[in-house]
Amino acid sequence: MPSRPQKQGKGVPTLEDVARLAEVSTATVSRCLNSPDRVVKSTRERVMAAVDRLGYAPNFGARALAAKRTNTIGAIIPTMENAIFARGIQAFQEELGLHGMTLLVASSSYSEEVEREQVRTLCARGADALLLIGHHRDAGIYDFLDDRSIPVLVAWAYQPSRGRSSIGFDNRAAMREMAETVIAEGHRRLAVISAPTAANDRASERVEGIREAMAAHGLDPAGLHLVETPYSVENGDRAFGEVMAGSAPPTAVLCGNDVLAVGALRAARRMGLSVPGDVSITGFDDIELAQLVEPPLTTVHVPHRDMGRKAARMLVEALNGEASGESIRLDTYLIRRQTLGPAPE
Amino acid sequence: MPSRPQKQGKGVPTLEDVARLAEVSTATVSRCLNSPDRVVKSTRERVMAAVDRLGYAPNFGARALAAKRTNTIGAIIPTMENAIFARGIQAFQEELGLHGMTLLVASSSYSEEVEREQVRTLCARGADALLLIGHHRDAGIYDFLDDRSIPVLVAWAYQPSRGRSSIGFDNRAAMREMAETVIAEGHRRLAVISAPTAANDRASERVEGIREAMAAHGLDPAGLHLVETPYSVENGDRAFGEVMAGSAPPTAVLCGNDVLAVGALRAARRMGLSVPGDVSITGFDDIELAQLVEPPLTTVHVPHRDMGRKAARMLVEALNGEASGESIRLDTYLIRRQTLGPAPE
DNA sequence: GGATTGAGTGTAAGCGCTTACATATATCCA
DNA sequence: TGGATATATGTAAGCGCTTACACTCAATCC
Repeated sequence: MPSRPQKQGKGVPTLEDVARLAEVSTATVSRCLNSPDRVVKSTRERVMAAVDRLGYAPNFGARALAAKRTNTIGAIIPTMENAIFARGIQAFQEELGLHGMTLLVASSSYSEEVEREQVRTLCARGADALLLIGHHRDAGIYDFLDDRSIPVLVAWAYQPSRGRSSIGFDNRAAMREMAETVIAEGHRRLAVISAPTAANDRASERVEGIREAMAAHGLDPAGLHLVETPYSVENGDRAFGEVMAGSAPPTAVLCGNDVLAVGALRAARRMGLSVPGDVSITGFDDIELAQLVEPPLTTVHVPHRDMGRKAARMLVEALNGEASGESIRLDTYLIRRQTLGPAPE
Repeated sequence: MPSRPQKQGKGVPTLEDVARLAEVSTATVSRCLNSPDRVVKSTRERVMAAVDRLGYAPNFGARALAAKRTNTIGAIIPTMENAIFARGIQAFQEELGLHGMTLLVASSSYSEEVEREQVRTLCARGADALLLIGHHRDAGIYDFLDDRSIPVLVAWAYQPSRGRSSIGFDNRAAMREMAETVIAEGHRRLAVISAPTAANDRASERVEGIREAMAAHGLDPAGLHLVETPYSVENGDRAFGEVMAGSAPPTAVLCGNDVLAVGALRAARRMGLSVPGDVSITGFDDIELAQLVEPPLTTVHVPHRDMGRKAARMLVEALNGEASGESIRLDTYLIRRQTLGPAPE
């Protein structure tokens, strides 16, 4: 016997209950709720009183079904545990609220598989538009969305060449700038600790930026020691040990994000290495933590909140048919704190 | 002119489209999707092929409307920006997924007003059950939920006396233990930096725990210097300055959570105070950051992930009618790191 | 004063799905 | 071999809401 739903209760009030109590038709009640000015004041007050008295709350599913619009925007982020997404999404939500829209978040745990699943789920749930992180994903997903005319905005990435409306920053250029700064300090042997790049264009773009900087300054990009590991302090710690193990360890370790960098920093301390005396370490994102560790982290500042806020506006515009379809590029800038110094010797 | 919905597209496929293509009735398609074993294999395969070919995704609203069950559980947390909630919710979601349920998160920004609103929204969206943080809220909210027979689980708090199913820890006892440890180190002048206690029972319970410990050890609870400020590193920093400003500053500052404590630590460093030489500082939560700052923070460890996971199980049970209605108490324990030392002099 | 207008409200047709019930076909036993 | 039983599928009635269209009744205009 299938478990019965618990929630039939006695009387979850419906539109009809309200209508009966207020002695009007359901149409009028509906109008009171959706376009109050189309109903005369006296009636409206009577209806609202009934709504209050019954504790009526419109059934979302029914509403979506009938109106074919949900005022809901879906977002799929890799994880909630990373402060940068948490922060960006928070701002995104706040801005959406200002426009009377609701946010539906899902997280993909960095899995393409799961993300595809989530896209379907959010659409089935009636998301009017979607916010996705990064460009990289199966073309089928975009087709699916296009078929349904669901506007999509790609965030945390800026690659207008992809032909999709996006908002973000140029991951490659930002990291290239960082690498150039590192090289300018005399470092020749570089290593990078990155998130797995296979299905993460932001991560791979960042690595690419380092390679470009090396090539531009006469270093062989092939000499870049690359370690890939999922974002976490623990992993950053471990990866750092790995990277420093060889006979000619790097003098600078660039990390794909701050979380990894903090782990690397911890490992360095445990190994008795001075930072930046013996080895320089850099991060990416400029999360709060970056300035709280000792020594504070040299990193790339990314305007997460700003991105979230603007993303919300773009999506709302798209929904209102004011779609520009364009991409917005946000500026990042390098923040020099204390983990980057001149190369030793 | 009201903005037209964008998503009519050409052909968002419906159950009927699938049925037509597979040459069966809509009932059969529905059964294929919901209880596949009630359909013979050959038919099922034909239907599934049609589903694939059309890229069909069931309309959630319609389904909820017809089935009166959504397999969705709602959660309202104060904010996503605090790692403890992010982590607990992540575990909560993972566990729900194992049971075929989906999570709908909303955040209240620590506002009662917003929370009430979110409760309605989540219910309207068809949440079968709700996870709420802390006990404190308007009784009307509980009534609303009870009317609809929507099971509620209170998390991050354990107060069986409240007569609601809850999972969490005893905030008061945990903080009392911390205060006792501090007092045992010889501290007599204590201060506490807490989140605003008015609408936050976890915060007020923690403060109460300190008062109890003081009273039990012959200190006047009225002598406790209390500063309330929202959770953030910045605020912790500022509050610390405030607390230390008097002529007889405290020798130990207990903070309502780790984020505030980290701020306090930063302020202390800037003020040239040695921790714990001149002043001891303690936190609460044991977030990752606690062990990354210098010196690492003495704090109370809270099993956030475990709480999230168990909370999911409890709610699923409640939905299956196996409700025990009881409360689960999780253990916290004090972690002594380096910010607590003996009182100076 | 009768026709015209428009504001306020009601009527009723779905939206896409689930599911109780009806029907059709296959299986079994006496 | 006939009827009972089990299995597979179809039929159709809603679920709670929105909205096009129809209607009513004053106010307004020649």
